[in-house]
Amino acid sequence: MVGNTKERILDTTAELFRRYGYTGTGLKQIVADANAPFGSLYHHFPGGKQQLGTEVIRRSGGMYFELVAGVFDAAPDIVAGVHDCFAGAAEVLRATDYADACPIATVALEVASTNEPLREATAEVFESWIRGAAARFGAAGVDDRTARALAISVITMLEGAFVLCRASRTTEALDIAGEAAADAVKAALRNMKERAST
Amino acid sequence: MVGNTKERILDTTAELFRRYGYTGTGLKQIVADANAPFGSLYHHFPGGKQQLGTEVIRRSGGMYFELVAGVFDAAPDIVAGVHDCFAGAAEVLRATDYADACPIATVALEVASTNEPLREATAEVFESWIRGAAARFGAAGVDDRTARALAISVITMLEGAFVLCRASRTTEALDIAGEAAADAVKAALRNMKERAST
DNA sequence: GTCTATACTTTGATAGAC
DNA sequence: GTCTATCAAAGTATAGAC
Repeated sequence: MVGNTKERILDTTAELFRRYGYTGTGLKQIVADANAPFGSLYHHFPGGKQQLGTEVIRRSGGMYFELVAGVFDAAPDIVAGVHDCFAGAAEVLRATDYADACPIATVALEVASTNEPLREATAEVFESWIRGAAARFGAAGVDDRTARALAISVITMLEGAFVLCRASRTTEALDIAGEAAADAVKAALRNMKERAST
Repeated sequence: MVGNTKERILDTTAELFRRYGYTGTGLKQIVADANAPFGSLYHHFPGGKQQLGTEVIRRSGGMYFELVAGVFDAAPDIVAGVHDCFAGAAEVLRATDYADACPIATVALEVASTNEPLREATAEVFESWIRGAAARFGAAGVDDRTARALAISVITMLEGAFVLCRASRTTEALDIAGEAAADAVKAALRNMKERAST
């Protein structure tokens, strides 16, 4: 019950979207969980569910970006950072009974073929994550093209592992993908140094 | 309009689930698209939407398994097979306006925290894919533990790439993940041969 | 087995008092 | 800005004639 009404609605919606998706989350459930009157929802979001959805997607995407950035900053190097991201995601997944994985993946798949404004919002979030990860790899000395490919590979593995882990209620895929992702980054750094020394 | 009523309902539901997900697909839309009377749905699936859902998940999972098996069988070797799977998936995605990706991923994320029987069905499908892929890697000489990890890595990359590609309406992630997956398999085969020669 | 009609619930959305 | 009452449509499910 922290924050004003609008923020409570945004936070509650983000949590419900992550677990139940866009069509699976009703506006009535949102206002009930947020302890907000129904009218307030349409006062703050006159565009209805779609406007609320886009704002939540962008907000969740930004918050997750900052969360991951914090993990990277706390890690000794970029390889450890990648590894810690997957390990942290696995820990959260276990702690939340395999409910809290990617904040926007479920919505992204649901709206990809049904709601163009929402689809664009999810695409922009993923692109921002790719650029953020690529910038870190670039800062470690990897060339731009390889850095982007590496960023896409790592995010792809994280998203795919979330699907398998939530379905299986195990963290096996995240554990394996985390090792594979860290290995891929390590190999890219090794290749870069080898080329620099020739 | 091929097949009997039950098969038409199953095929139609599979296509709708793949594009719009479980909660996003209504029973009325299913019978309308399948040219089936509403009563027939509950005649063939007395368990309602949940029973229809589980049957469609298992059926779609099995059909996709066979599709992928065909790609592998047609490829000269297992590395090419992996590459061709990603390339074929990218082609289908482009041809269907980025609608037809994984037949069960959207449903898997939607039901993971809301419907236990459906969640189990998706988990069993993914596990069957993992075992199928691991068996192929094992047949190529990779040890069991590595073969399973490799299978999970490849399927994880495919699923994650589907999320990014449907959101972005590009095949960039599938292209990059396809290369990365093929490289991972190639590396595992190389490691195996090196150990065998020592 | 096929098909129509309908019951009941929940959905997103709106109106209007306060 | 807050809150309640209500709408029309869509959701799942059932009953019963043929």
